Amino acid sequence: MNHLLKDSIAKFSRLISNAEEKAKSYSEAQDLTATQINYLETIQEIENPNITELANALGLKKPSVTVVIDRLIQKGCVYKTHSDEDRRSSHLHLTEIGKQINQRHELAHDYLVNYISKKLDDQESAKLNELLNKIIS
Amino acid sequence: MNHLLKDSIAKFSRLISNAEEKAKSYSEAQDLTATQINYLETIQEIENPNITELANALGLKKPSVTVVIDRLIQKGCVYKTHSDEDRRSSHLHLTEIGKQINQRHELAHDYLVNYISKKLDDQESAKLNELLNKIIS
DNA sequence: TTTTATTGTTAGTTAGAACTAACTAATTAT
DNA sequence: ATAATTAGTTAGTTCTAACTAACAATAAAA
Repeated sequence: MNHLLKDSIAKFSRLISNAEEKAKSYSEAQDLTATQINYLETIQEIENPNITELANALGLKKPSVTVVIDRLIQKGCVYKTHSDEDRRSSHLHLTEIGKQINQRHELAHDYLVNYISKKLDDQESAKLNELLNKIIS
Repeated sequence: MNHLLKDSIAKFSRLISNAEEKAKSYSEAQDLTATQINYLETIQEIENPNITELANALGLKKPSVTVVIDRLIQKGCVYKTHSDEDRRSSHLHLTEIGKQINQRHELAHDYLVNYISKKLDDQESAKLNELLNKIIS
């Protein structure tokens, strides 16, 4: 029983990663590396950090982060605002382009939901939703 | 309804990627880069390719692949065997270490199944399995 | 107020991984 | 038999992204 579930989970997670792979093409069109995309995701996740916070979150040294952020600013994905509390420091924000690139997970999930609703009827989708919620909770 | 499903899928796929993240620590212990792991996965996927086939599968040029494979041989993850049909060519194989590293997806799925079976009872797991199978089919 | 610590940058180094060009050895076609 | 093609390698270049060391500007502690 359990290894049947493992098998379907393996296949399902491959389905998800394929969807993400497909959605990634958009970011590639913007000529971003995997590293740069990871920076964008982290900035969104920890909500407008300064360089120090971002470096800590990524487990990297500050000078490394400074340089990559310069690149992302140059590419129009990120901008800085001066901090009110500390004049040495600035907060990092995503531009609209940066946000759009980050939405690729969302695109992937749209695609998945679409795919699933072709395979399952309404009642089954509702049941799946219920089970997933129970798992996540 | 559908955007509820999207939301639970988003969370579920985050659960999966966290599990994979966790399992990745093993490969990191072996000091492998993301690129190198990707090579190992592709070698397994297309079953003992030669350099040319691997380069095509990865969408890279042959000299690039030669160099990375040298690295992986040096690290004890890959070995070559001479081809019987063509004496210029050799097939790439994973060593036991290489195979183990590739099993990190499997580790992640073990972890997930374990996690899920704590959250769902047997009947619910069976239902989930059924629904996932319907989706995958 | 003077010292110490912190934020972020610049400069310089290193490693990984891609590329092209040029090559050898083996195979296939003429 | 000779020419053309193919498999793989070597050498050399480029880019990204990590690192350390050293610094200026600001803030916090003594």
